[in-house]
Amino acid sequence: MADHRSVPEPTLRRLPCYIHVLKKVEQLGRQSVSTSDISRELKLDPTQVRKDLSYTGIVGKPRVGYPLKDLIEAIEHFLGWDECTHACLVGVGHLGKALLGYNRFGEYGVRIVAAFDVDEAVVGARISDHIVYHIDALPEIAQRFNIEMGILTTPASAARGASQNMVEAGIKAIWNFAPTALELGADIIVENAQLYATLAVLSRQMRGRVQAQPKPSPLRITPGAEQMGPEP
Amino acid sequence: MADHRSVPEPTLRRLPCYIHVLKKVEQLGRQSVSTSDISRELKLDPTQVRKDLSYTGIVGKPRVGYPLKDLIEAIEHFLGWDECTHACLVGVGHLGKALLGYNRFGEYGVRIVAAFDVDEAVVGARISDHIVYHIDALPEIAQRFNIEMGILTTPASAARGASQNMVEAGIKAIWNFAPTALELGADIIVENAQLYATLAVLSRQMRGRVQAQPKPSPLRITPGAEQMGPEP
DNA sequence: ATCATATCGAGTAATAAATCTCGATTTTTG
DNA sequence: CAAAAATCGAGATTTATTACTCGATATGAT
Repeated sequence: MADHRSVPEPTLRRLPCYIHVLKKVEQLGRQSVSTSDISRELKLDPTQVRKDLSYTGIVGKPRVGYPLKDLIEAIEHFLGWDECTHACLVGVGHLGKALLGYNRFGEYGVRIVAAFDVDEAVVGARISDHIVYHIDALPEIAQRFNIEMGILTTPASAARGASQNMVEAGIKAIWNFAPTALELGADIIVENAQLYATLAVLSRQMRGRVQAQPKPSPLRITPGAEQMGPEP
Repeated sequence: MADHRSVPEPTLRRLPCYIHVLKKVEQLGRQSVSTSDISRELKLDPTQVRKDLSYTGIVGKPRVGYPLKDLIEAIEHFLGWDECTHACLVGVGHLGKALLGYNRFGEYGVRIVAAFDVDEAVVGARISDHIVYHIDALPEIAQRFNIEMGILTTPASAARGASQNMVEAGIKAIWNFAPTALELGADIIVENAQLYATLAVLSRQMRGRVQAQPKPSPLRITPGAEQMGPEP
């Protein structure tokens, strides 16, 4: 199973897709799934799914598959999504408001406990049940609420400064939605939401298709679907 | 170079990062950049950057680098971001509103010309200068405005139906923000926005850190300030 | 009970991507 | 004007990831 430092990143990116599929299957009332089921849904190779799942430590039964409930739990535990991480959001613009309004981060182990901005027009406001504080209050509030993660949704021009503020407030992990490189110490974990990466692939395919299909198609892998539904 | 069907997807995903860096550098008034400059900013290998750039057809000069303006244009042209694609957005929830309010898609070759939903509460409204139509009007409006791309921001439960509507309206490319795999014909280009993929990587790193892999993400930029970004 | 079948899981092969090496070229420096 | 330094670009090497193969095993059908 699953030594921490040997999990391929592509695997990590696919795991959320599996969770989404599995939850859908769960709603159909089924008790188990096979990798064939999953791979059919996501158009992946079954053995790849099997290998990915093996990292979580789950064990399946030949001819049957995996116990559905256990499998979901195994993946969520593997990703740490069964535990709650306190997060703050910095940058209450359009995207920030959207994320504040998205009230299902709990499923992903994240709970936004505070929001920050510098704009007096939003500071003090209540956005989808979250109070917006001035960025100057970050250190105190981060400590008070034990905030471990920062969600960075400022414009690019403010991103570096805001990330600096986060680090000074003791935050160790940043989910960066700004299209900007952050310059931070090596002990800070930064992950880029990379919105435009997928647009680039799409754009490129639109003109002149990237990978032509005239081939024993190496099962084109667009690391499947996952992400958030914007709320009903 | 730049044979359509031989561009690695990782390369495509990195190209937008290069653009962001280059535009920053441009604002510093510089005329050229080297791959060393870029790789320093993005913490990538210089030869990898060089290989990526070579797909766009740009040619550099030893000891100098690439002409900045030409390079930006080459990448944007390569991605088709120098031409305007008409897009519609389906699903005017939190995320949909955020994307409608983000008025810089033009830089990425995309122009949202209409929005759709089924909810009477938003149909007919004007969101950030975009009129929201009922989904039933999609075929007519798609044709009238020559809409080629669909941005799918419905909840997961509505995603398949909405994608079906798009296809019936003649849309050939879908940027899918819903956490669902779409079941569409092979001629429809679908790209999943993958929000939770990055969260999975981040979560995993927070507990027990992944292999010491050079991650292509941690962006950071030198000086300056400026544009692009998820809007305040 | 026996057989056929679907599926797991481990191992191996093939493919794709990242990294390294090195000669060539341009600019700057002495 | 020659030498040094930086960087390009092609190709080779290494590493990572995906795809394939096959023996084992649980289930359902005959």
